[in-house]
Amino acid sequence: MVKGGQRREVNRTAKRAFGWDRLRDEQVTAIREVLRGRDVFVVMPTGQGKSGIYQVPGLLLDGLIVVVSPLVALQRDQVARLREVGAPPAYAVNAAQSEADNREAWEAVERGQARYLFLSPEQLAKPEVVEKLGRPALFVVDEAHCVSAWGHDFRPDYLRLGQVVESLGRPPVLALTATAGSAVRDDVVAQLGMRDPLVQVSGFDRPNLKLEVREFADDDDRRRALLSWVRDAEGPGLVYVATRKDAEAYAEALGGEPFHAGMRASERVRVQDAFMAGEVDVVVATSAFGMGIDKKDVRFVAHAAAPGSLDAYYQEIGRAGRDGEPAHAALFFSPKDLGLQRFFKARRPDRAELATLMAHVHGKPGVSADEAADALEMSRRKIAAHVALLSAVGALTVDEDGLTAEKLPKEAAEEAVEEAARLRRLELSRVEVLRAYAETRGCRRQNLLGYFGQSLGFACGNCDICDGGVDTRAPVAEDDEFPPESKVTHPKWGEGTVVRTEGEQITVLFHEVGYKTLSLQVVKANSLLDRLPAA
DNA sequence: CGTAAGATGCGTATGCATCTTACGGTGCCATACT
Repeated sequence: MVKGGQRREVNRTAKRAFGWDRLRDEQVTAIREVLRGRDVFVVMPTGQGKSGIYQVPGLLLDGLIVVVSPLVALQRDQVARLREVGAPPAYAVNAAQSEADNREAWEAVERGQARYLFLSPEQLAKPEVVEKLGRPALFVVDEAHCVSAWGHDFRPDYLRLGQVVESLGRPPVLALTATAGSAVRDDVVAQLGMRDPLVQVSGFDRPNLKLEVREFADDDDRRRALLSWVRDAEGPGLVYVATRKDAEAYAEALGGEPFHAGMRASERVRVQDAFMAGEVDVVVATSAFGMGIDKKDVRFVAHAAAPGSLDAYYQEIGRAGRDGEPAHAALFFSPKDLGLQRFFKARRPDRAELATLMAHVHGKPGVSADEAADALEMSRRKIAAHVALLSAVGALTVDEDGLTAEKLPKEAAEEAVEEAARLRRLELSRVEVLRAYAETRGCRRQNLLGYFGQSLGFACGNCDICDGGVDTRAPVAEDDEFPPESKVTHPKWGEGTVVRTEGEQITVLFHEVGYKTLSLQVVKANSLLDRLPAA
């Protein structure tokens, strides 16, 4: 429990500095633990004051608060907001702003005058940057799901943050996100090296979102159905597509604006601003659109193609109905979409390259990742991904002095390839979880929330399945023998964690093979799952 | 992984089957130019 005195102090500070009348209990608890020096992981819907959890400590802690943020645009917004409310000095350092601004920020840090500093993980991958930070009071990772979603390949510097925290003298780590199922949470905690964190998950349910799925075998049928659905829908709304080409084509057909990473930056800003201002009714976007967008009155999110996981899907539909008024989340699903998502997740590391890197480090202990990249003529990004994989299997250690080989090249490459295969199996199984959502015959909301570890005791009454006549008053029992989060073993798939039971089916996340859904009847008849004592 | 567009082969139709190839998402940062 929060002590009355401290609660009052936190609340008073929040009111005086930011004009907030009252903090939510979740915010106060998280802030209190942060102030005590504990690592904290907060999963909280957008718009409920996640940022406050690091902003308020800025007034109560003595020292620098480093905030890792994935997008320069978010850094800019956060700095602007803090300056607007007259909070202690906030700065950002990145390649998108002028050198003069960066110099000013560093000077403020040096003089101890900066209180908040916003950086990308790529900045923190540079030793000279880490050195300039000294001993921060708090290390914040905003949009922390990015560690797991992007760290393993797209932005490998995310996986180096654990080492950065070490180098900074282990300040308390605060991870914040709006979306993270248990697999993502566990991954983030492990990658950041968080110790005994308080994991605080606020309710995921968004009861005002009507969930619908329509399945199509034929692409033209789907296209026609989506276009007519969107034309009839009340805006403003978002249409998510899988490719840039589709973003252009659907935008054209709907008289909306496309948004994807292939567009000029100025054009993207124009579209986003126009949408925020209500001047554009429909934006047709790839997954590039949305992070940091907090428009309250989005009435629908339609998917013209399935995304690669329920995490991504939930993140994207979560942008609808933030004002609490009724809103629609409609997935126009085709099993064909899954092939594209599998392709996106299919990257396999080159065994020979891994061995070459290990051999190089053996010959040059203490070499930096960048030096290795130059010497071996591999991209910095590729080296970073290889280093992350090799350290995950204990073949390399990374510290301020550079890389150290802990295993022989051949063995290291072998183990890294196997680890990559395991990650790939997990990723591919997440695509299957999305398919299971699309094809379920049970309540969609139960399926969705179950994936995030929350059980809804009743059918929701606000999805297409419930509309079709599921008795919304009928309680849905959890299985006594295998409740969510319980640890189990399977003779072939090894150890896993129960995600949920849904009707006659049980979904388990196995360490080695990812998500698997089994028939409870078969499981029980053949004693396929053994319950393990809680860790 | 899977689709679509283009190329080839057959063998002499201006087509049709089969094969080959290209393509597909997310953002930092640094560097080379205007």
